Amino acid sequence: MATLKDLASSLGLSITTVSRALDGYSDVAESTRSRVKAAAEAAGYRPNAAARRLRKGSTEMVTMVLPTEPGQFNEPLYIELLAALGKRLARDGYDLTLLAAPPGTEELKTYRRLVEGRRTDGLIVVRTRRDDARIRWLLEQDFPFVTMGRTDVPGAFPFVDGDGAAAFREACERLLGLGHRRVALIGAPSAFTFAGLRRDGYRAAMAAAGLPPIECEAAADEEGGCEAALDLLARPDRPTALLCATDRIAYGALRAARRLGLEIPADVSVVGHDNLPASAFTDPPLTTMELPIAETGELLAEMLLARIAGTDPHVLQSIRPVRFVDRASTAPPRG
Amino acid sequence: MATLKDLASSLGLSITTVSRALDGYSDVAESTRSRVKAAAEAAGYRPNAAARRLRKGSTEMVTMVLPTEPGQFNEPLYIELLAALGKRLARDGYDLTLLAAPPGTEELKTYRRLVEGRRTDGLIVVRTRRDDARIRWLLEQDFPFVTMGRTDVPGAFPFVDGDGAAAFREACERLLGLGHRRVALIGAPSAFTFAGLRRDGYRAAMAAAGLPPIECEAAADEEGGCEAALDLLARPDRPTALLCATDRIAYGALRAARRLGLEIPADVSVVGHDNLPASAFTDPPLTTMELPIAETGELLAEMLLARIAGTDPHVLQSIRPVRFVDRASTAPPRG
DNA sequence: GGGACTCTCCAAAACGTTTTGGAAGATGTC
DNA sequence: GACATCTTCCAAAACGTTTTGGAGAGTCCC
Repeated sequence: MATLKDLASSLGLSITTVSRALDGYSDVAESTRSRVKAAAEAAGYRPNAAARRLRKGSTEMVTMVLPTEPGQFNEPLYIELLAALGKRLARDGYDLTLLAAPPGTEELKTYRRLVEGRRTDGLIVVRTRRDDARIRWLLEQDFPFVTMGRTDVPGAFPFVDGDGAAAFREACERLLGLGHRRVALIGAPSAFTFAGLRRDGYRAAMAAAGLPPIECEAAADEEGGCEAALDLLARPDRPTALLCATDRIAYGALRAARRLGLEIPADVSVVGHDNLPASAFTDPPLTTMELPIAETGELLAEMLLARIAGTDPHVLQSIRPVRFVDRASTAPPRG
Repeated sequence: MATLKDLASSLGLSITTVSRALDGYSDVAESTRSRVKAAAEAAGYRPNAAARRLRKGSTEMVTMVLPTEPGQFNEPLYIELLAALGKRLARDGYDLTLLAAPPGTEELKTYRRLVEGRRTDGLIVVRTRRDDARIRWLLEQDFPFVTMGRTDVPGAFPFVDGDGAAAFREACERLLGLGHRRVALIGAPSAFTFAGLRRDGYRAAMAAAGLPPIECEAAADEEGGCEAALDLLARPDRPTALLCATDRIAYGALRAARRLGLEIPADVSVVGHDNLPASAFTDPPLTTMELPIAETGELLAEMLLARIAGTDPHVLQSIRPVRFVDRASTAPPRG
């Protein structure tokens, strides 16, 4: 491909001038600039990314490490998040790179490689935990990153998170408002921050109504949800509503209820969280809630760009309201 | 971070020797090599990616352009594909970068930027069309790429594809074997290669049984499937089985059947293709088939690496058998 | 003891860009 | 005409790596 040198020699100018003309510096005559621009256009000139990166010391890319449990399904949410992130980052000339790593030490090694090898300008950390080794390490390195979800790790960094506590409080209140009294929570593993927040919201609503909480914790997938729901629904005081920490847990709960011959929503109401694409097509369609994901991705991208540019992380933190999606898996309890 | 120069001066060696010691060249004494390696380890040395890329002229990255229709759901399949690709590419020191682009001219512009700016060493093209402008252009540029899915564009390039024709032939035969006679196909838009292949398989099976095909074409999502199924199921000679080009079409078909008060599978059997995560949790669980996606991603990655290394594309083409997943949405027709 | 090898090592060039620190010429001021 | 000030341009350095084309020292063989 054409380089600056080619352009310079064909125009009878120096490399410096060509470079500065294209970059919009004021110390090049307007007539020269237009000549240069025309020549660059004609030659199809594109600056060599590696050269510019080497010189400028920045990579113009941002990375998301995708947690991939072997054999487990991966959240479809991430695709939409990636699309939104990529679109916003492109506007600022950044590329989005993706690395897959199984959670644990392997994941940490991936972060080290990225940060120490200066392979990226910033990171997007997802699936945050209350005690998150990735975040601790990144804070230590003072490396720019943004998280989707909060954590208990002390320190200032940008994040976007849904207001899970408020959402689950309101979701529970809605069920109580329908007349339910025995509302159970199927929580996600408490190592994840979001699990605790949602549980707290649920507890607050139950406490405010003077009702005892009915809780259990499940693996955050269909299998876990199914097991937990089978257990809950077999209790003597069978819950009439199941509030599930995630949609995938709710899918499992739907299956468990059907397996027990229960009608949904007549015998038991089910509520999820995430509004996965499939949730509109379960039977019955799942009542759920969502953090608008395209918006979240855009916000994450903007925060990361700002953080890279040096903005104080304290102003780059946003807890977003969760939107309710009413469908057919909830109703007043029978009788 | 530590650079080669730092290491060299602290060891009293030249940059050349340090570089060659780390790269495993034979012209450095074993004792020197171990000294260098120890020092590199201690200093946490990582080669600067931009510098090495500039020098070697390759980017050590591979890119997938993610087609993102605005407002439309994105196939959850891609997440698993990305995970598999990333894992395999990492083994060869390649990074996987992801760019989101809406299909059409915007997408082509993205490809131009990538290829002309030498921003990537190879591309993974998905969602192939029978006449695919991206593939035509890439072939013209003689740029390394691999596709998931075939196309009618002439020319040699690596691809992986499921044997959709054989799969749909067999799927149809299975339904016929259950006693169905009026098996209908809900196809995907014929611009996509896979749609034609699956349709051909279906037609072959029906022809072999001496039965007239019942076909329609739907948008490849739940909405399209629902509309098409509503139309088919309202016909006087109502089909007793719906063979759907994709799982998402099948979800729509399930919904349509329920809306018409039909029982699945007693009144109508439904079959999909893709085995999306949600398909095990529809009601009833969907009979479908799949191209094992982790395996496919790994194969795609290997082919692309081989193509970049100069292997003849003719030997890098694979049509994989499709695996059947029998669930509860199929049964013999009533009566 | 001289030539041919082998074993280690290294100086310097190259990749293509951005940026520094002027320089040459034109213009304005007194 | 001397001096300062703009305007426009450029040579050279720098980023950190890989690779080329040797050089020097030791060993072996005759």
